[in-house]
Amino acid sequence: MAKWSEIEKEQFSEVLVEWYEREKRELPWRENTEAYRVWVSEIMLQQTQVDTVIPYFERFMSLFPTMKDFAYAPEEQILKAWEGLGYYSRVRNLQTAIREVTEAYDGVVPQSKEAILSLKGVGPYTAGAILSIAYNQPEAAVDGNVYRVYSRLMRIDDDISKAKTRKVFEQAVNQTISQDKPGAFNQALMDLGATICTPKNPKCDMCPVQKYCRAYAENDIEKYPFKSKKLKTKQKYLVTAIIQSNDGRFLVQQRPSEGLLANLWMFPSIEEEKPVEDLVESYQAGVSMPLYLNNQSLGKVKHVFSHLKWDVEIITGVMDEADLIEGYRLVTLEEMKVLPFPVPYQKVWQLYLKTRSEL
DNA sequence: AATGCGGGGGT
DNA sequence: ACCCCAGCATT
Repeated sequence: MAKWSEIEKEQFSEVLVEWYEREKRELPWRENTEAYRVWVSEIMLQQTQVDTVIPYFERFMSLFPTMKDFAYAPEEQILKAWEGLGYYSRVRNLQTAIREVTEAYDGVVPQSKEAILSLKGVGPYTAGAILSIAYNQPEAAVDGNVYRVYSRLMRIDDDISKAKTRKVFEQAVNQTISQDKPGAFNQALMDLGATICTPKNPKCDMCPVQKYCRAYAENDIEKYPFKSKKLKTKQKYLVTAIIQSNDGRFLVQQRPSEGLLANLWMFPSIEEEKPVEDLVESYQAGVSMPLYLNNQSLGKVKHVFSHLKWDVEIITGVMDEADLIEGYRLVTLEEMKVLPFPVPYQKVWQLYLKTRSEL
């Protein structure tokens, strides 16, 4: 790591914080630094961009203004509030953690690093963010922005996809973090990474800390951060069906409580490793209720996850409500609206509605 | 240390 | 297509 003098570290910190106070983005979670709000925003922002989070954060805070409102809300409601945001274990872990705060910490988000790190869903980044922003403690909060900014500032060439690299960056931040305004300092790094020190085409001309940047000086910004590539995603083939009972309700099913899209709802589906030849035969074999299926695909939907791809064929059918078995539900349109559906099944539903409206 | 876990945006 | 995003839990 490049050597920085004490003077330089201090100046860097001051310049960065001054830039932040002048140019910071106005974001809903920056209206005040109540720990609960900071916490909710940081969980939502994990692996999720600011523009995506804004409407979710506002809806969440109006649904659950205090920890008390959220702590014991039904799972269906908290998943519905998270619907479309992804990484659904975040919201379940958040509720587990907020119950813990309610019951073991008298409703006050703990201020010690050890205690806050012990909360479900709060890792090194989130702990540092909450402690610095809400409680003014000089703790590093190392995320993707910090990897990028500091790898360039100090020409750190450790592979950021390796777990142990985080400590290298924590030390780098700890050398420079503002002692009197750590929250502003950490948020300045986020804003800098998001708006100036971007992954592609960084705006070095606009950078408030350009003169401290070793990579800029060496003209090799594009080398940083160094990251080894990951393998490509697996392809899976699904068949799903929109099935109506005699009274016009729709057949739905809750997903298992663990794994992908845990506890969310779907239209009953089968999953195969290879493209499905006979849609109706394979589907009927996978769903043990008597169904009357149309032997024709309604259409296809594709969906990409971080680690796999779905190719979903959609068929339609009808059933007798008397044949309903354990684990499935028949719901009206109104009842369906309350249930959390992951995006791939929202796409399926939209295609169904579109096709039906064209008849 | 490696893998599973969503979904959208930018190039 | 590919990469990235205010990461964490589990194995």
